[in-house]
Amino acid sequence: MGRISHRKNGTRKEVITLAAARLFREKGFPSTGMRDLAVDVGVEAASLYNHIRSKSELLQEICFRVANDFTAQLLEVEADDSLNCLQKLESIVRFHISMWISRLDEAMVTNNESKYLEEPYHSTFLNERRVYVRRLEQIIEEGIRKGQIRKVQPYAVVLTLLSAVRGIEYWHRTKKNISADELEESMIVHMVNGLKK
Amino acid sequence: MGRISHRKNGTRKEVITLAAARLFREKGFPSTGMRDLAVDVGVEAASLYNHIRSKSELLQEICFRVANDFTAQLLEVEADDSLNCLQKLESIVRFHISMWISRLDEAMVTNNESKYLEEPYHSTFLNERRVYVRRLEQIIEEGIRKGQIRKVQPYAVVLTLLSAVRGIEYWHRTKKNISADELEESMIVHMVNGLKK
DNA sequence: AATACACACTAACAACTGTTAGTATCTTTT
DNA sequence: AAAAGATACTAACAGTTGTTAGTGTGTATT
Repeated sequence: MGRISHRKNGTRKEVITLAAARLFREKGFPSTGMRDLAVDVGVEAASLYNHIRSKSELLQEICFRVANDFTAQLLEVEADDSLNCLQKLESIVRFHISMWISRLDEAMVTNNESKYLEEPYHSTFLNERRVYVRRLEQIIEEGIRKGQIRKVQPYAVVLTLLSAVRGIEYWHRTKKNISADELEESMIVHMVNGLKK
Repeated sequence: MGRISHRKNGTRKEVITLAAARLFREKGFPSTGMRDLAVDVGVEAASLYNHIRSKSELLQEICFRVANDFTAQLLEVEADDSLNCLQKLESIVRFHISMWISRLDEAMVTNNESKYLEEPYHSTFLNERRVYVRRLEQIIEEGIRKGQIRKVQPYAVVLTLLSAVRGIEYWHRTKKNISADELEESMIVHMVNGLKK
């Protein structure tokens, strides 16, 4: 066939990984064949194995990269003393929204296909998620204590916030007459402002 | 092996369908084999075909039953003149929450696995969903016009509402020290009360 | 008791899966 | 120009997939 074009998008492995993210999102991980992926990057299936170790590795790459990006941003926000708790929460939600808008493929695969991770990766992933959620709860708890956030159930709020952004998937599919910025502002108003005292 | 026990749960086909819903949720539709399903109901794979036409038919059964239940409730609410628009919206969201709590398997399969529906079922399904969303938007629009709902972007709000309830999936997994009722009230307060004028 | 029907079984199918071995070719380095 | 390394190919593997054919068995109806 031909070679995998890169230089623009980083290494060839990176090209494969991003193509995989798109296919995994569209067709689901189990029903995306290596032959599908091969066609997508313009090569024979066996050739992929010059760049990757396995199909599973692609999923790991996608899921943990996204997870790490979320964790890194959380760390940043936690350390920023110029923000009160509600502002921290808003900053985190905005980051989620922007990730779901600009990197939909990876975000969706991370959310919907992570169950296909092999052990011990799957357990590690679930654990990282648990820790992340717990730290968000703590921000809310502190906000309530300090009188910056209305009295709510922290766990329920985190659950709601993290899931609500998944709706962006549908916005992506049916390019509506509402812009990304409008969407972001609407979601923030709807979900975060309601937590004000 | 043995026969499929029923009488308690309706027809044998019903038993198979519900088992399929659980497996499709846990393992995903493509990676749930007919042999997995067979083991689950205590029978050989081939025997399933005395009751069902195909694996696809099971998915159709699950998705459209759930979709019809949602549509039926919407029809009811729309016709109820004793409710104002915000109350209608609240009633709909409560129904979504209760569906995700009491029929998680089917709700999750409908949301996450419907993409594996064959044509023309997939197109029909997506279309029904579009119509459903549109009608929810109209309730919000009317509520804004009548001054019962704060000025918001109807599409963004519907997106957020319908997605937020998907978080219940995680609540199910990690049986938290928060009850189903508490969860429901928290979500309603967070998502619906914020729309009040 | 005989007939019919519902339901289960075994065996097998063709298609498809991720992956490996072995080999050729193109690109870069020496 | 030669050697080395990266990257592509073809062919094939063992395992799994949904499904069908054909057959037997237990249950209900005549």
